Amino acid sequence: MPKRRHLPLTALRAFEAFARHGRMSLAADELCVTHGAVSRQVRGLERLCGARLTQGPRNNLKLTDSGERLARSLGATFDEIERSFVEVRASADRELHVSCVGTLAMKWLIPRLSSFHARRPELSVRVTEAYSPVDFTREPFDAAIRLSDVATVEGATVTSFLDNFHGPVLAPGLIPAGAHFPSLGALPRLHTRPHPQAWAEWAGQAGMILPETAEHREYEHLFYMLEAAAAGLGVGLTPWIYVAADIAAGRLAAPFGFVRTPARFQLILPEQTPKRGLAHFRDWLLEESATAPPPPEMALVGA
Amino acid sequence: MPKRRHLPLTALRAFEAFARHGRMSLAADELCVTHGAVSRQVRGLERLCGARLTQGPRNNLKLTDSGERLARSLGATFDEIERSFVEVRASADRELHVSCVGTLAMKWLIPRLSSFHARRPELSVRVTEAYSPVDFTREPFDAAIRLSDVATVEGATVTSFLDNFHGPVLAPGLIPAGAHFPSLGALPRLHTRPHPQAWAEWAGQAGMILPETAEHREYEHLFYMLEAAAAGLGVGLTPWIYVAADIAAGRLAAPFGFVRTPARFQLILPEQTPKRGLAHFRDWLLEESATAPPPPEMALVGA
DNA sequence: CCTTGCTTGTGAGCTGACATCACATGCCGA
DNA sequence: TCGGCATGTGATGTCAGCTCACAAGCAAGG
Repeated sequence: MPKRRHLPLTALRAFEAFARHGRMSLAADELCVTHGAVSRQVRGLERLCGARLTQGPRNNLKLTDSGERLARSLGATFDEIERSFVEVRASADRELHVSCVGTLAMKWLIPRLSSFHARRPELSVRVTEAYSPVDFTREPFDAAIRLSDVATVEGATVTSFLDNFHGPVLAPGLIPAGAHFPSLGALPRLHTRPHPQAWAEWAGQAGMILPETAEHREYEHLFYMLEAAAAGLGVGLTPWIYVAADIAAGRLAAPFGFVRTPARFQLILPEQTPKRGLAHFRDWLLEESATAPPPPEMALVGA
Repeated sequence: MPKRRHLPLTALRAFEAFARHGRMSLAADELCVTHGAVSRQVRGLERLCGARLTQGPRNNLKLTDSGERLARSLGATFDEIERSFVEVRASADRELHVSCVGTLAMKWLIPRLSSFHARRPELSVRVTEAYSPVDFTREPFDAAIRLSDVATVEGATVTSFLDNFHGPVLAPGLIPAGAHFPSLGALPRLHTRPHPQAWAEWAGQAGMILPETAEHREYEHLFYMLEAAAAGLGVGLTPWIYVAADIAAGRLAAPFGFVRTPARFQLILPEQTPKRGLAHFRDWLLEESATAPPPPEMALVGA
């Protein structure tokens, strides 16, 4: 099993540093090793080459002709490697890859991104839909947005940027003419598979006892459920921010108002090697969320 | 203590191989590691870059745009490194660095080298004078020539190319007119510091009892001693090959002839990574030594 | 549909390349 | 002659990077 490409890269780098500085101890400083390490590397390289690369007395080493030629070539080459490496890293710095719970991305984040691009044209944002807890050591995300009431994440800093309110929504046409409220017992109740206990939580927070209902329907995603609600298939329970626009446009009605939940929308940033530009993204996120309209308050429901 | 030049060379090489082959398993074969090693290196590089370099399903990985750009640059660059490395090694292959006992170099080897250069113009020979036992793992020699009766050297192959004969020599003018032999007791006996027991060995091999002598002189090197002998300062003991030319030219006389010693001139070659061209050097050495004239035989000395 | 075979991803654990430390060695200038 | 400064090196430590073995994703053929 022959090593076809068995270049002694470590030794070549050590030699190149030595050639540039003229002294092993300086090269050692640059590479953050001891002079002995550089000495061994250079010696090993000479053995591999079968030629002397250095000459002269110990305290005033010079390069041989071969060494000079090798060093000249290596210098340019390592520069080139470094250049393309940092270039890739820099271009990566210009792109923020954000993992975001899908509904917020679709209903709130993506529609507003153009304002971020306008402010920071040098940065571009890529949004990927995700729901599971984020692990920056395993996934290539630069930031994550989640709806959670956990205030800390191991190895990450958490910034809450938006309070959460939730409440029932339905198609305006389902509210009986002349009434302010529909009867929650008379309509199908819509659920989502990821969060089946949502209605029970809302009832607890709203101080309501949910009446029995004729029908339950379950949807894979919250935004499917919202489409169903808008189409008049029943009453859905949703965070306010997802439907603020639909309510303003009259596609959905929220006759019971919204109630605050313990969970909040959080920006989660890795503590290890956070990308430049994330601070701008966080600032923008905080400003943008501050302009969000407050939700209609919880209405007192007639029993 | 910042690592100014902390390029992940191993990871970059692994990535470059992967990019060239398009599959990690092939890159792994080239680098003589397992596919897992390449996978980890590429993944680590992506983390360092902060950008994805690969995309697509596991069984059909492709490069991202960033990866493509990086790979293009790295490919050329590693080629360049390899090129200059093998170039240095090749140029080193053309030069044979021979460690040789000084007197043989001066009196025999160097005067004949032109015939080697004429036969092998692509090879050049550099001769360095040395006497101590050679250790190829510590000294940058490609070959060594020694006078020794030890037939094997650890980690090296030994080729004897010239028998050794030694005998007394002196300035012709010191031989009394009309006599064939000078009186060994009447002349200063010349010694060398590295080999002070030479006279005693010779006496044993020649079956002679050395008479007391008026004076002993010691020289640092054999060739200083030979100069002293030629200048008429006494009788020196020397290997035949060193003085063959001086005897032919009449500068020295060897009235007692020469006697064979157990030691022979040996070419010692390293077993590890012997340099191309050494076989030619050995062949030439054997041919050249075969043409050496035989020494005058040991003369029977009148008591 | 399931199976088979290709690929890459990864947890656990080992190992040797490469580092350090401390001392030796060699050259220089005061 | 001696102290200062640079590199060379034997002994020893340690972690980057490897292997192993298994998991998992995808494709194609039965």
